[in-house]
Amino acid sequence: MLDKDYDGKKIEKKWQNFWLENQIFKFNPDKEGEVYVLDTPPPFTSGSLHMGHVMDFTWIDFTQRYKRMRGFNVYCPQGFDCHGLPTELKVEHEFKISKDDKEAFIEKCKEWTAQCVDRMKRQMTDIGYFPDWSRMYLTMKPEYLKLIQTTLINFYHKGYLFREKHPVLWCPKCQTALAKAEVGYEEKDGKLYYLKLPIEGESEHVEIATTRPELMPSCVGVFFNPKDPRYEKFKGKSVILPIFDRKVPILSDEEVDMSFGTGIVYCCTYGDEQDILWQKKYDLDVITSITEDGKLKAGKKYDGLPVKEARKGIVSELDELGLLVKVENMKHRVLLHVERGSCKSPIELLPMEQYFINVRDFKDDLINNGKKISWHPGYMYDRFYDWTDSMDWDWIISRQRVFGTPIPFWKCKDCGELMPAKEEWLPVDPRFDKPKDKCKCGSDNFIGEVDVCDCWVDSSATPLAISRYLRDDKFFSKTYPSTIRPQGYEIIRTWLFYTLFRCNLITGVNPWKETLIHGMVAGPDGRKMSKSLGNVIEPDEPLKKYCADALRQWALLASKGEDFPFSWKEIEHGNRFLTKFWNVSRFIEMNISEIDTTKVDMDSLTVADRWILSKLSDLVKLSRKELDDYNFAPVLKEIRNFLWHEVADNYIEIVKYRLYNDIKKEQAAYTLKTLLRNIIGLISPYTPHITEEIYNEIFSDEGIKSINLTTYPDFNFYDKYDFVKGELLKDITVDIRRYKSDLKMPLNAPINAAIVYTEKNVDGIKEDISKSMNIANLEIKNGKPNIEEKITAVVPRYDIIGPKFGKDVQKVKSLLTQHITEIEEKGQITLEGFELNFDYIERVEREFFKNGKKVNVIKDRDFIVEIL
RNA sequence: GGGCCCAUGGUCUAGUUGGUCAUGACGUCACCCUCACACGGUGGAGGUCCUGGGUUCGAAUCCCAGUGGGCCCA
Repeated sequence: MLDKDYDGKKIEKKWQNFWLENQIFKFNPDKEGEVYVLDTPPPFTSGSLHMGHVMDFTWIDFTQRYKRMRGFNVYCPQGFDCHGLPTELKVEHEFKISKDDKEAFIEKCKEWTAQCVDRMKRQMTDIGYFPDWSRMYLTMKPEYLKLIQTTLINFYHKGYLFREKHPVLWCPKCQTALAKAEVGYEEKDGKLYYLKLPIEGESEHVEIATTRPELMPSCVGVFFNPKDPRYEKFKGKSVILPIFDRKVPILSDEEVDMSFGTGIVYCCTYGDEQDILWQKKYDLDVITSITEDGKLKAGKKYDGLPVKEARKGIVSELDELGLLVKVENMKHRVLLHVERGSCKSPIELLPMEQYFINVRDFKDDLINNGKKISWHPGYMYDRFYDWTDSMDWDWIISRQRVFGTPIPFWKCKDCGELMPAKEEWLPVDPRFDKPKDKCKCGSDNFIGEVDVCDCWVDSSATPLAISRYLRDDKFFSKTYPSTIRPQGYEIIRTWLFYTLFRCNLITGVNPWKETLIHGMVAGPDGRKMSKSLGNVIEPDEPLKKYCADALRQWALLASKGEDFPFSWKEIEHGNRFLTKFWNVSRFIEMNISEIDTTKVDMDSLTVADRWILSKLSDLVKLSRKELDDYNFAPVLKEIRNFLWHEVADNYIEIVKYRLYNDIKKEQAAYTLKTLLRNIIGLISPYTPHITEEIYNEIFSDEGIKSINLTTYPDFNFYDKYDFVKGELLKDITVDIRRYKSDLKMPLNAPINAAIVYTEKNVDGIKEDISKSMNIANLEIKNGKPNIEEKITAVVPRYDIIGPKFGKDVQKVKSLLTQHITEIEEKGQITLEGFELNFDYIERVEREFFKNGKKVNVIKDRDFIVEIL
């Protein structure tokens, strides 16, 4: 027998251990059933999960369990993204290991990461997320490094990967190049400086406006708009830069915004992306004046000063020279390093030798391939399209960090040629390993590449990694492409984009058939969950206070693609549902345990039994349909509603007298058992722990050790006559309850006598009404009561008369109202050319009187109850 | 400046192809400890579905404009 009280935490631990020990979720490639592969996001190994992860993995776990129950051979491996700046910072600052001792540094990073993985695995287990742990992958493992390096070498030979001096987004604080996806604009208070630049050979000046006067030593051109009549006269002339004393041409270009500042700007190496375009278009000099650590390198006395101080110095010197016109306060957007571990430092554009992967040339292919994916929700494709279509930079993959996938190249010290690793050498670390061949020039004097890969290079190969690409062809052909990519929308431009791009280039096939995108978790206050807003909730808190099955319900109530606030109330409600679910199950168990339900014949069931089973059948159909489209929330609500209200409040209340008095008891027991068995099946992917407990307690005779290995309910029974009668039965009982409530009577208060008048067929529900409502003498009469009625409103079926009568709807409505009595008698009449049918009536609202007084009567669409 | 999304009772939220007393949760009020459950049950109050136009017999739903918010990007 189930315990008297529901204790989520206790049963959850028990079943989590059971699932692990019995390897319930282990993938067997040889098992029958269509393979269903989930390419799940490898979280960065920060050491702890946040609410976004809970959302992520609960959705994944749901899908994983649901699809298995639907007969798929599910493969759901989980990996971890190990390489990241936060780990390096931890090892450097907390463990005090210098980056210069690369071997020791990397060792410590690995050790720390392994600990983080353990902690995160435990947290995933705590929320009931059960991937196939036997196939876990870590991006820092040799086999993963080998996969990544293999694809890089492959790209190199195909000409997609190249090394080039190119302006890159550079974070001076982290001292590394960054991809566009790692930076973002932020609105900041700044100053706009108006400066005078003397024109060569003239006493006149050009007045420019700039937010970055310290870049003057890098100035290579001065631009105005050709449509700007004010500056036509300067065309072809040059300015002499003050302080730095260099000649710079004055040019015109349409891209200059005439309304910004004075309408003249200068172009530096590099102030912004526009400067890069101008530098190329007009073949201007490249003069870098910012160092990799964000200091000025410009000759003169400003060398070695941080950018901010150099700016101050240069501005004051210009002021002394009388060349500073004015300074205005302004809001402007500053490029910052905002991605993971974000240091939020301003980004510089510096020309540097880096590794790139050509993305621009594949833009159109990518857009087409994106179109072939089935997106849930569909509009997420638009986000992908937007990002891809605006792609005008290549993907810079090198990072100046230590703990990462090594870039498998050496450079020949003698001839400068780039030497890629041979495939059979992989994995290699050129920082420690030497190439096994000589250079083409005969030299064996190499410099190993010290840079490592961007972490998205690692993670954008997950569909290849999980399908054992190049390691097991049979396994690969079975598990690639993945069926689905579940993720949040914030990494469409990174993880999704790069994976789609790279896997297509390598295999010629999309890495997945579908994507399922969820929104972001907001704090309880509806604002983005973030430390600075102080509204962060750690997953451990709700797990401690309630349990995983309660937390999971919250996550599964989010709509696809929509942001969703964390809500204590929702989790509390989920927990209450679990308690109710438990008690209902206990009640059913108590009442069926000694009854043999196997011999019950469907034909012997009562109206109430057949009614609730028909409703169950509807619920099963709805669940399958919606869940196949990944609409988790509405199904959960329907199942909860069905169990809580239809089964517990209505059906159980109606059959209690049968169970207690042995009236058609076997049939009631059979029905209850069928209901429970199907409900635990339907809801199992949402709340797997409680259902596993109930299943093993009550249905162990099925001989299957886990509900996760049973098939998803496909119960199909529908009796439309008993369904209608059952609804009538329910409506009558609900109305009698309301009557009692209105008179402030206890619900179980006896009623001496009542008469139900109805024209509907009510065979087989009378006793259910009288017994469940405690009515001593109940009569059911076919027809109307002998009392006066006044029709107050006639509401037509607009969904029928709308399409049928179009513009005449209002006319028809008033005819229906005026002639309702006649229509009720005859069923159908024709008036003024309009056919008026009883089927056009939604409902008729009436009031009832006896001797001119309103009486104790309950009225509804199909019946009237007179309480005597 | 561009793209996408959102705006529904005090708070949060559902509403897939337009069909007329708008869903649910929390809160609130009243009543009920009815032998599974007071972490329960029953009933009530509470809404100009952001604003203004339009299409339609009919709009929370479709179209246009505006306002406010979120995200992504220039």
